[in-house]
Amino acid sequence: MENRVERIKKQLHEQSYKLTPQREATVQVLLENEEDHLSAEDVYLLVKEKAPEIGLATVYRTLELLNELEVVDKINFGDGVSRYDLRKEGASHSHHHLVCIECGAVDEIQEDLLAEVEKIVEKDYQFKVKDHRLTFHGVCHRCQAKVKKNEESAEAASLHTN
Amino acid sequence: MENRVERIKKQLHEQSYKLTPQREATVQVLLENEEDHLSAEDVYLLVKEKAPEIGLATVYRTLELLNELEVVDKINFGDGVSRYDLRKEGASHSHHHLVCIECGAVDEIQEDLLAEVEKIVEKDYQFKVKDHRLTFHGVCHRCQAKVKKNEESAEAASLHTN
DNA sequence: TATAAAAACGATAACCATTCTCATTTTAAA
DNA sequence: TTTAAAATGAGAATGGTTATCGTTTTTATA
Repeated sequence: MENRVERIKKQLHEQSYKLTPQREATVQVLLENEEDHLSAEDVYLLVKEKAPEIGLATVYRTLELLNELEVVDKINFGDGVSRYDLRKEGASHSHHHLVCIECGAVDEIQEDLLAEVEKIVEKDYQFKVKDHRLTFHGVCHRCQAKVKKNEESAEAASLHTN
Repeated sequence: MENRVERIKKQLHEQSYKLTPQREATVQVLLENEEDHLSAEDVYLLVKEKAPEIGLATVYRTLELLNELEVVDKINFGDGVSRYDLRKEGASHSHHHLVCIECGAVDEIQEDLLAEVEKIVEKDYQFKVKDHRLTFHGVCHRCQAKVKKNEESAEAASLHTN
C-alpha cells in the first residue's frame, strides 16, 4: 500500500500542486482509516498526532483539493458534517451506503447495483448521469440482534413483576 | 386540495399540537410550491407574504415539526442548506432526485426503481431498510441542449477568426 | 365568556462547521 | 542560492440552524 501514497504524490506533482508534509500526513491518515468516513475534524485530530503544528484550515484545504483530484469523495449523511472517503483506487466512486439509525454505523455496498436504474434514468429523463449517491437508512444486523435481545429481557422482567 | 390542509391540521390536533396561523400559513406555502424543494429561507420569505409578522425561528420549528410528523421530508443536496419536500399524500416518501450540475435544477423520478435493489440489500447485508435517498448528479436535458448550442456557436466564431 | 396553564411565538443571541484573510513560511525550479 | 508562487497557521468572518427568554396565543375547563 506504500505505493498508494506515492501515486497520489505523483498526481499532485503532475498537476503542479506542491508537495507539503501536511498534505502527505493527511493522505496517510486517510489511508490508515479507509473504512471510517472521517469528518474534517476527525482528520484534523488524527493528523495532529503526526504533525501537531497543522492547522484546521489546511486540513479543509487539503481535503477540498483531494476531492477535486477525485482522490477522495466528499459525502453527506445529513448530520451536519461532511465526511471524506478515499476512493477505491482506479475503481469507480463509492457512494452506496447503509447508515444504521440505531448505532450510526456506516457500511458500504457493492457498486454495480444501480447500473440498471442508471440506464432507465438516462433514457426516460434524458439526463446525462455523471455521479450518484445512494443511501439506505435502517437497522444494521448488529442492532437488529440487540433490539431483539432487549425485547426478550424486557419480557422476562415484566413476567417477574407481575 | 383544500382537504389536504384540513388533514394536516387534523393530524396536528390528534397529536395535541396547537393549531396556529403560522403553522397553517407554512403548510399552505408548502402546498403551493410542492415541486420546488424549498429551503427554510425560501419558505420564510413566502410565508412572510401571507403573514408578515412570522419569525424565521418559527419557520424552522414548524418545518422540524412537520418533518417529525412525516408530512415533509428534510433533504440535502450537499449545497449547505436543507430543503423541505411535502410528502406525496399516503404514498411513500420521495427521495429520488436528479440534480443538474449545470443549472441546479432538481427533478424527481419514479419511486419504484429501487425495489429490487432494496431486496438485495436486505438479504445480502441483513440490513432492515427503513428509508433511502437516491440522487443522481448530472446534466439535465435543457442544459445538454444549451451546451451543444454553445459549442456550435464557438465553432462558428472560431471559423470567422481563422 | 372568563381564566389559567401549557404551548407557541418573535427577536435575537449563540452555536458550529466551514471559508476567508493576511502575514509568514515553504516549496520548487532556475 | 535566489526568488516568485504557492501553501501555511491563526484566527476572524460567514451563514445556516438552534437555543434562550420574555411575551402572546391557544385550548381546555369552569
